[in-house]
Amino acid sequence: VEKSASRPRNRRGEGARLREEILAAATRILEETGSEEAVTLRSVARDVGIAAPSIYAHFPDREAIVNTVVDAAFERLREVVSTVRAERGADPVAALLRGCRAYMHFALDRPGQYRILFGRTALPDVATDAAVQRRIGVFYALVDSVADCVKAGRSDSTDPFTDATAIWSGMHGAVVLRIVTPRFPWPPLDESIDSMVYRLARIRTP
Amino acid sequence: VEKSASRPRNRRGEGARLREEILAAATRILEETGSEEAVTLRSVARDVGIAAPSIYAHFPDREAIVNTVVDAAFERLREVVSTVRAERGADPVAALLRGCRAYMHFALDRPGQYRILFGRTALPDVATDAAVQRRIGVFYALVDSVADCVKAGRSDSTDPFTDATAIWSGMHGAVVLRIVTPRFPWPPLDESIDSMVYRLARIRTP
DNA sequence: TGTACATCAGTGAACGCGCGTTCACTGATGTAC
DNA sequence: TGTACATCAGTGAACGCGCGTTCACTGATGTAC
Repeated sequence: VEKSASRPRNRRGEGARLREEILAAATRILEETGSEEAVTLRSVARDVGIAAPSIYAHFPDREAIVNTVVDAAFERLREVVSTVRAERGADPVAALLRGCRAYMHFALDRPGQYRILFGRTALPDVATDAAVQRRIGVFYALVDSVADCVKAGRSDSTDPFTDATAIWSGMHGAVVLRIVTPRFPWPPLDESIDSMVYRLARIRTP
Repeated sequence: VEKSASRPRNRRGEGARLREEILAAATRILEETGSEEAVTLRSVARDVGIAAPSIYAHFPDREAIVNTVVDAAFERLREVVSTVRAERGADPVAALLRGCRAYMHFALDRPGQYRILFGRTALPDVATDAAVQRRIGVFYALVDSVADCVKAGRSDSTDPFTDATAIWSGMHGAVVLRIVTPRFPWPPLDESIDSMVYRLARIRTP
């Protein structure tokens, strides 16, 4: 990551703009490297075109930058999935499939970021409640979506929560393996999603 | 990781023992931290109780240590799954389930290692053919196992390869999410595996 | 309208740290004679 | 049986690097008078 040629200093009262530039640079680095460790104060500063200590006016430390980027990415994921699920007709099976496709496309469009969303702070004693809550938000929309199918008589699920964990696992695994093993002859994405979700959500076949 | 109190120098002709100690230390660090970056020449040396440059007698560089550990772990995974699949009776559905359970238990018994097996060298242009081959070895046993069920008339799969990718994705996702989000109220493991594999392998229900 | 000054938006040098790697070395031990 | 010596299994000091963070600072700009 090269240092930008020259960056004009923000005008008085507009110093907060730098905060946005820092977040954009950190997001870019995260996406390009797929590595949280690559987001260093110095690499971000180089990317923005500032001196490293200038970051301290906007973030208390390195970790705060990454946390802010990750929170924003989770919020975007939540919004994309819930928007897509709500749009158009009332067919609950179609809504479930739209939500699942949106989830997987979101992930595969920004693989570097997605891996960090669900890959960091791995070991048992490190995961915080807040991290769990962020991850679970989208999951509950999935449980609701399966439950909608049951209510409409389209699914034989007797336990939408458990079936939703299976769907979530299937989507996550498919996304991660595709990211990490791109040379593998993966079947076409959308067909795979639909076929997997139909079976795991116990959608009735006529 | 503390430095061992005192380590007796190997006897003449037994210097190769240090190689094994280095690999054991690297494996331990990988498992405890779940992070490839934590395996540094100095951290390994501290763990073994030697000076860092002593490692150069056995490995050309840092990466070679990690590669050796990862290769060994893939070999163990391959062996565990294939052994378990072959043992006992000729029921192909039972064999498939045994193999899948063995895979997931292997992963959850050593979460730090498993994450690195399938998590490293992420971005498209970095993954080598060799890395892909290692990852695919176990997968082909899975394809065979599904095909065995079809041959015995126990599965309705018309495409064991594609169905096996779904099972692999489901297992990988379930393992990784359980590792990374341990506070989530996961359903019991073995029931989840069986239920997911039954549906994704299209096992016939009477 | 001019000007002193407070504030804002940063900078540059320096610190101590852990890292990979190089280098010249040391001291025990087995072996040739 | 004794001893010189080659070899083996390492060691300790040092290098340059990028890192997070601290510190005193600078220079443009808006504002009070």
